[in-house]
Amino acid sequence: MTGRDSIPAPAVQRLSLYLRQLEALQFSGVGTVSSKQLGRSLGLSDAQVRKDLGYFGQFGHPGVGYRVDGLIQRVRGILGTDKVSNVVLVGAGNPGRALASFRGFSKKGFEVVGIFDSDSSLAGQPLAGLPTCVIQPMREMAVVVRTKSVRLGILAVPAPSAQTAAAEMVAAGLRGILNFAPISLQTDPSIAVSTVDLAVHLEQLSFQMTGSAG
Amino acid sequence: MTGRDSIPAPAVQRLSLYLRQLEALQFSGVGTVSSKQLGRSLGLSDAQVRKDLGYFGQFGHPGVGYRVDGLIQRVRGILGTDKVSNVVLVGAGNPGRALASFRGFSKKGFEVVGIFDSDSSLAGQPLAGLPTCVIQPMREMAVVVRTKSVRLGILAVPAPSAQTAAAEMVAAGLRGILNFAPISLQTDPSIAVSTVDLAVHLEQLSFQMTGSAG
DNA sequence: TTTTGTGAATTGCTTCACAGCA
DNA sequence: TGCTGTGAAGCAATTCACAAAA
Repeated sequence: MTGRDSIPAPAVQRLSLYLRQLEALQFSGVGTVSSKQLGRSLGLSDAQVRKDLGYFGQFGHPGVGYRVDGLIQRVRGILGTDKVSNVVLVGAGNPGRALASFRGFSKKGFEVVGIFDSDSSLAGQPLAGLPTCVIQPMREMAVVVRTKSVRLGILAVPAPSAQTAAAEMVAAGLRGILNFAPISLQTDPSIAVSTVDLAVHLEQLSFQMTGSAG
Repeated sequence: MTGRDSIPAPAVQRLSLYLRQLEALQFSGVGTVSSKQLGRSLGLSDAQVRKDLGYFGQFGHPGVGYRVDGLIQRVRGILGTDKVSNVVLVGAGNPGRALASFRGFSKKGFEVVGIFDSDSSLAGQPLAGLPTCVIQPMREMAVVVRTKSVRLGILAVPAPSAQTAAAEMVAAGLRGILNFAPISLQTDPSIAVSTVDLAVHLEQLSFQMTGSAG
């Protein structure tokens, strides 16, 4: 295959931002957008936008710009979110339950089809946000992953349990993990991992602010 | 000033990861670490670790490595988290309350000293995680920011209200925003903004997984 | 010997600038 | 004219490789 891994990672990240912006434009009824407009709304140059999209194909119309509806379809196709994906949630503590009740997932094509916790005393308990889902013990995860073709898991357990939980997720057949525990997971390179660490973000802001003015 | 803005942004991001790892090493009683060990635990080369730390000073000892305790102090100093920072939370809905009860902030030197919501009917309501804090109306934010020297705010309101809320935060005197709303905030360049969008992370994982195998 | 710190070489990303199309 | 798509140029970040220190 020619393209795929020669595409810069930063370009793929921005692709998600373009999609988010395009969906906002679609919602406000805009039919067409230029690379200049799209870039400006995200603090990027027009050339950056065109180059990024260019890695994936030719979607624009010279003299016109990009058709919003069409480009949304194409970008979703590239990211693999044009079909609904089932995901599972691991960890039914405070953060896990907050994520379970988060509406944004389904809007973007992700459906939570199971929530698991190593504390079996929680098993059977229903969830505020997901009335069709009850908390299940970890050992049930593999069968849910298999029967519902789940590939992605969200990890929301305390840091000390996270590495073990991640291993269980991989053993259950998951291929990607969105990790909310503040540790660096050790996994096989074939497993996609993305870590969200609030402390890291606060530290970055702290550094930026320390830089300019007191 | 010589260094500051010639430091690559990726290096600053990794600095937070080094700190996280160093704190874990400290917790498990490790006194000294080499660039090779530190890099390996984060999936980075030893040269990368040394080069990154080299942007900020000389912290290592040839033949020995880096003293964990000392390096933690230095990195916290660089990031500006060696002293406690007060932060405010904007948005007392589900995500906001989940963030309020998050213990990780104080461990990293950030203390939530106020929570605000534009829905004044919530005002006065106490919070599960922060018993000393009650929800306050937005108009109280400016005085809290001033009296408690708050510079950083966490924005956790629905997307349609986020741009307005951000403007109010800036007007109240905040200099940095950790944004959980899935939009690109339009703010003055002097304001530091970091956006956490779960959908973006899921899309990135989806892309990576679509890449390798079905 | 082990490991740091750092110029030099390399790789990768972004910006430029313009041909081509509507 | 207005805008895309894209090689070429320029810039930034990473890796290499080695002198110096413990």
